[in-house]
Amino acid sequence: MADHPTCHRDAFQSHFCSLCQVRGESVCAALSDAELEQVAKTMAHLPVKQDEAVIEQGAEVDNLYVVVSGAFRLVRVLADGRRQITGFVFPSDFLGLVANEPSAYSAEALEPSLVCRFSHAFLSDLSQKHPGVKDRLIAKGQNELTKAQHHIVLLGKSTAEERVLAFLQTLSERATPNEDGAVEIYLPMSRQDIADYLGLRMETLSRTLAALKKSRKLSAVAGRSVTLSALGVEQQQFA
Amino acid sequence: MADHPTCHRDAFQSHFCSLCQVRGESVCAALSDAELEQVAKTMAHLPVKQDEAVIEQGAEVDNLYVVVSGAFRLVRVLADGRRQITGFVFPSDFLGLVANEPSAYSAEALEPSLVCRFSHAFLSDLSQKHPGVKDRLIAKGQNELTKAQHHIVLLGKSTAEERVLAFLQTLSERATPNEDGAVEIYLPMSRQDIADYLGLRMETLSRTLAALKKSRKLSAVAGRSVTLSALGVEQQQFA
DNA sequence: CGCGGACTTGAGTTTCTTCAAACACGGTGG
DNA sequence: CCACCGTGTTTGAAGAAACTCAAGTCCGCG
Repeated sequence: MADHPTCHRDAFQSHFCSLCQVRGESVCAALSDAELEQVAKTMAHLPVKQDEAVIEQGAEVDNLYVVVSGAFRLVRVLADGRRQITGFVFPSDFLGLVANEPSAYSAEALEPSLVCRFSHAFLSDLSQKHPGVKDRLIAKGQNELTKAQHHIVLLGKSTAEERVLAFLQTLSERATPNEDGAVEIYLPMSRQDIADYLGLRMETLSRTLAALKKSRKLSAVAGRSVTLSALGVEQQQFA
Repeated sequence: MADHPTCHRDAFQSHFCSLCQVRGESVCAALSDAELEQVAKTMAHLPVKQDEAVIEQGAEVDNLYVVVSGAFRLVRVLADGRRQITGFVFPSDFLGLVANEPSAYSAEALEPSLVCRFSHAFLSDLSQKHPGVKDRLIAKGQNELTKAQHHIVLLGKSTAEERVLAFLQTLSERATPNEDGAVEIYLPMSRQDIADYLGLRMETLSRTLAALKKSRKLSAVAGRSVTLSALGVEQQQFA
């Protein structure tokens, strides 16, 4: 559980964009090697401490961050103090895509993470010369929208069990099944984070996980690691 | 209730883009008068019958529609037959912004409506010449994302009353308060549509409306017209 | 070894849901 | 003109699910 393997592996090779793990999926994909070298001079993989925010709710967003390693939560605090988590963000995803607006949420690191920072000013220059960059940003934006809609569908489900399973399934797409077909999922976020994402109380989440374990839909629940059973849950495709 | 004033007013002047009600907020805003005349030759305000879909779930999206009058619901049907409504769409909003993808939802008219259709092929040509058009599409996309996040926050709220009030308040932003400060809201959608949007049963919605009436937070509930009380609900701003 | 935070479990209450029946309204046909 | 029907909506009563508050457990860390 501690010392998770996918974290920080590239912490020391990261100053060379050409070696960047997520390059192929970020804005950089639209650049040639020569241009990349230019970019590399101003770029660096920035370390972010756990619970540190790279975007603050209510503040202007003037940088775009590409997550290189680690994970983030998007938190919105309501007037009465309740939290709603509107998303989790993983490597190759972007933070702060929407420029020059007071942010509706904060983006906080779930664990020590690495990000790559681009100022929006720089990006708009870049996208003048390279239309591909703008298209890339549009594509990521549409991806964001798709994820938000998934979240809406998830929250529309009435029972806690459905919501939890749907959540675990989307996470499982990032993981690789082991030899018996079960999928172990590492959860970088706390139970409270998950509960705030699912619109449930933490206690309900805990009970639901216990119930899923008992009904064998989950073969293990151990702190921040859960494993989906092999037979699994039949994928919920739309008609 | 019948014969709602904002519907169809422009049904017959609509072939002239320069007279279009929503022109200032649509893609057309980025075009000059001369270009607009070009566009006008291929464009027309297309009538859409009630319950007709301009976008079908699972089908490719190859047109962008700008809603000129009327209203639409975005419906996603799940494998088990349940519906989730992911949004309502009003004049000057876009339908089918995301191109060339099987759509995650259908867009169905809530009432007889008028839309303006642009093929995505045409739009990408247009945005070659006019970078402003692309920026316009990006802005609208970000707007979509903002709305989706609002919806997520709404669905995160635990009680039916909060959800219903939040829903009515967002609708009330489109309406004008009358002289005593109360806001009458016309609901073009059915109770079932609202319930599917809020993640509630229709019965719960109905009871909640009745309760809000009794507690005087709503001064009237009459079929498809409800009026928010003058003192109203203090706006839920985030901290 | 003991403390503290995160997580789980328990008991009772509130809220939403379910299933069923009543109601309201608009339209149709006698 | 009015009785009738169908759809959409409201109301009722019983049940299930999630919530609240409180106590208990687990685990890492000093």
